[in-house]
Amino acid sequence: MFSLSEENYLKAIFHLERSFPTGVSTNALAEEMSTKASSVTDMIKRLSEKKLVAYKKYQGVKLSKIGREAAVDIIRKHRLWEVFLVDKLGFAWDEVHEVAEQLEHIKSDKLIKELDRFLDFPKRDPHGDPIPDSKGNFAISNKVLLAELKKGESGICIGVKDSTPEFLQYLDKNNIALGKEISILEIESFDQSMLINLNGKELKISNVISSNLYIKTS
Amino acid sequence: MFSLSEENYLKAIFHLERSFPTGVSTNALAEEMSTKASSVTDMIKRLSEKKLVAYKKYQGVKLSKIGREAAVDIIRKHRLWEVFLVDKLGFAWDEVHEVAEQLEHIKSDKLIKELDRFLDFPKRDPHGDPIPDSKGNFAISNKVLLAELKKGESGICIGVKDSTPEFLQYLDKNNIALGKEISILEIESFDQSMLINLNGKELKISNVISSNLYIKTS
DNA sequence: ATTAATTTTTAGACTACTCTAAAAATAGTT
DNA sequence: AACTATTTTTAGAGTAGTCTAAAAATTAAT
Ligand SMILES: [Mn+2]
Ligand SMILES: [Mn+2]
Ligand SMILES: [Mn+2]
Ligand SMILES: [Mn+2]
Repeated sequence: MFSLSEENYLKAIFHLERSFPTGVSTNALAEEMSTKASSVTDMIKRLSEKKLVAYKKYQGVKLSKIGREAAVDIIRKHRLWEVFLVDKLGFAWDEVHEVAEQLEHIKSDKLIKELDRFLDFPKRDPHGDPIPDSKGNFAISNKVLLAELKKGESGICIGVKDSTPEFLQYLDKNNIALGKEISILEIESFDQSMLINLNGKELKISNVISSNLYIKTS
Repeated sequence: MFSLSEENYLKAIFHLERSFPTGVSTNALAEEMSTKASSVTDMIKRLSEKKLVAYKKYQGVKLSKIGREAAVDIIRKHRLWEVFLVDKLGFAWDEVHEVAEQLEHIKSDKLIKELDRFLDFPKRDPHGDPIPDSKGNFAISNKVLLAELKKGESGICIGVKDSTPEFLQYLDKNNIALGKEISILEIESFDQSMLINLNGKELKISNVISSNLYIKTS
């Protein structure tokens, strides 16, 4: 089907399209892929040849229909494997990304179908991100960054924006986990740091933290 | 560590060393890898540079200590994944090879350690082949081909020599499975075909079959 | 509207892996 | 021993993917 490198590019473009809906720039993609702009131009041309992206010189790229389908399929596999690693093999949520990054490229329809069933058709990965179904449909979630809430409001922690090990370990250390309720007691206007209630205890968190935690209000 | 291609070569050399203990020839390796002799020579040089094989022109290759360790590690991963596919995901034993061929290249010590534990430290894969432990030690088994037994002898079916889907499906069709007892009722001297007792029923099998079934006598 | 800074693309080169065709070495045969 | 057949290696080339350095296009600033 697609090469490992092509798949990683498709996934990167998909993720960047949220921030750059008008087209993903060569530099943004180079940054995301930890490579050089010239390499990106090269790969974009190949993806364009294969009709996986729409590309006009100097205008950035957008995924085509089949490009997006391929990207979503890889994301589905990535997230299912993450669930497997955490739920079945006892990995911590900050340890799964690197391995899932490899496992997502395994090619076998039956494998992913049976894995999905084995995991009991999970809807979200360990970081709260939605797992698209086999047709590529995402569960939509009305999530909001904790930083966007006001004093007195509360909600349930359902995801992280930053999922680097460092941030995830910070959350672990402070007993902030998905599913827990957080209510805002105070917001310091100077630096937007918050005093929150978590597990009945008060906790002070900086704006860097609240800007990377997704909350479900409803 | 090693590239996907290097790992496949190491594994192929390991397997061929059983048949060619004095050195694996370029052609034998080309055949096994479904590639051309010139490509093999090329790769052998690279492996030799990296001290993974001992190579003298026109003399064939042998694995070095580290080469053998690498090969065994890949075989360990291959067989553990096969167990996972059959025991956990419900694959049939003739469906696992292709996928395990990909999964064996995933790089993560923790992954394979936890997978081993999750599978409850299996000693054999779905085809009866021994799974080396984390130090590379194989369980030795005093197995013998069914074709080597004489009339009146019996034993337990513990492995297959040929593990192509075709052969495995033949076995399934005739209810020959690992763990079952087989006793030899008659051997036709002309073509070495056998009349065997399996599950209390009589079954006629050709020499092609008996030459690919491993039996534990003891 | 020029000029300057930034972004993007091209040109050329490199590695890993593969192939075909030809040369060299080895093994087999008279 | 000389010839033949087979095996193995070399030579040269191609693809995928990457890089650096330089050119071209776009964007921002005077
Ligand atoms: Mn990846
Ligand atoms: Mn995730
Ligand atoms: Mn493989
Ligand atoms: Mn096997």
